[in-house]
Amino acid sequence: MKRTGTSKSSINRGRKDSDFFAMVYEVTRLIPYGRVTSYGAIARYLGSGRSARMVGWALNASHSRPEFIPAHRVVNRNGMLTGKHHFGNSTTMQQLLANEGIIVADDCIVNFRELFWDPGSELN
DNA sequence: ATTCTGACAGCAA
DNA sequence: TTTGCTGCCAGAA
Repeated sequence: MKRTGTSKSSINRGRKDSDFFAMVYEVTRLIPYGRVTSYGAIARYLGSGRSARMVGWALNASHSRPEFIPAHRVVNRNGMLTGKHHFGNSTTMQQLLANEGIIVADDCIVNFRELFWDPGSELN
């Protein structure tokens, strides 16, 4: 079998290695309604636990994606809506979360720990 | 090819 | 405790 270059992790889903972004999009889409996760969790699930910045960068490109990416369900490890500014209006992200029953106070998700969804544990 | 940036996270002071 | 720097990896200029 021809492994296109470096297969970093088992989860390549037959995609090209350069589809780091695609993997991020997939995981992000897998986030259940009303749940949230962190950049680091996704990064770690992808195999590079310390490439959390890449996750955010990928989500930045998610705007160019034809499909809907629930990027509002991805926050930093503090549960803080650090990327809300990228949703057009600074209130869009909070509204989207509130629409799913997620309470956001002072740009922080309330009960973040309860709503946290770990792809590595939940998905497996 | 080289340099800078980026929606983070971890560790040091 | 808070503040700041570094590490990480990939894409854009």
